[in-house]
Amino acid sequence: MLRARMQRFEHALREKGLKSTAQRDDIAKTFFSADTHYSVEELYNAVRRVNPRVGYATVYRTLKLLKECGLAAERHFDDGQARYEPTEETAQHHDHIICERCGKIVEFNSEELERQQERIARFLGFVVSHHRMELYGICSDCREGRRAAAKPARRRGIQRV
Amino acid sequence: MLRARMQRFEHALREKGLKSTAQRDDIAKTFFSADTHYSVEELYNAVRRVNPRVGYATVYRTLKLLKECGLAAERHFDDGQARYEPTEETAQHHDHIICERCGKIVEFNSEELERQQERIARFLGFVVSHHRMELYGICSDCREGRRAAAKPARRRGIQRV
DNA sequence: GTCAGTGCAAAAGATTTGCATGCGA
DNA sequence: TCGCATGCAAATCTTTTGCACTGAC
Repeated sequence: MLRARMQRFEHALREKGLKSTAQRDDIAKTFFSADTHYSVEELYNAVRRVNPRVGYATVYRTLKLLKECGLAAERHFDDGQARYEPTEETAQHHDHIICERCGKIVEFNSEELERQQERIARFLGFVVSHHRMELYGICSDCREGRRAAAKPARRRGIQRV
Repeated sequence: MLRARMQRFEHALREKGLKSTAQRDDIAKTFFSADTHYSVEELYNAVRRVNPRVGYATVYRTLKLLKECGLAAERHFDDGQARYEPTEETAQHHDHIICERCGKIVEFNSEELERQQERIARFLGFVVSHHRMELYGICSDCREGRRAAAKPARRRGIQRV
């Protein structure tokens, strides 16, 4: 998985005539290994642990590059800062549900929901290019008083609902 | 409408032991008369036309106040800056569809959509507190080459779909 | 050897805050 | 009069950019 993504990254770099550097590699590797939706600051700190010779600006620049390659998607949730998630080549669209207590983010996809959105847009005379849908609430772990695991739960992929 | 909202505003001020000032009144009046989702800058410019003795900071402070009173709702669309809309006391929830060409914002509400969201959240073990749903696309006016009206279309209220 | 890539610091854009002064109650 | 409210400028916070130096090819 990591390997495959790194290959796609290296390939994209070569295709664009860009250089492969230690910083880019370390940032990409850290990002692709993520089991969370990283904020820039979080990613910067994580990369720093691996390679302290990385600047903030390079993290921003590399994320922008990853976006352009279609390897990263930028999200804006309600906490004000941008967050990023690695994307698959075969990326299927999905939405997010976010726990306001522990910050857990679950990805889901609902065909029914997509159909509704299409229907609504058509009714209002719009042709939709994309959308954004986020649910905010409290997850069952938090409701039942279970402390969130010390480390955030591993991503489980996109739930079909 | 404007009158009723201003009364609620004045009432909220008195309740909180806050003063009524020319600036607050002018900002609130301009805001309540809006037929658009104002950004802070837009609201600032609009108020300035009425009363040039108003500072940027006061617009921010008054909007925060209006939020606290439940008279304004803050929205974050994809253009990066916060936008605000006046809210009714009897406010019904609604979502937005935004034209990426002319910037028109249409409000809509769909019970079917709400039901879907509830269903999905329950399935994933969440209790929803709120959500956010935005559709982005091109409106029929823009698709048919009609130039957007010189002034943005008047709000038509919430479309039931 | 070249020129893209990098770190640093400064710039930029949005929003908040400190402070002396103004003005409503 | 008293103290909250205001304007201005400075401070934050996030993200971008200019520039001289470094390092990949």
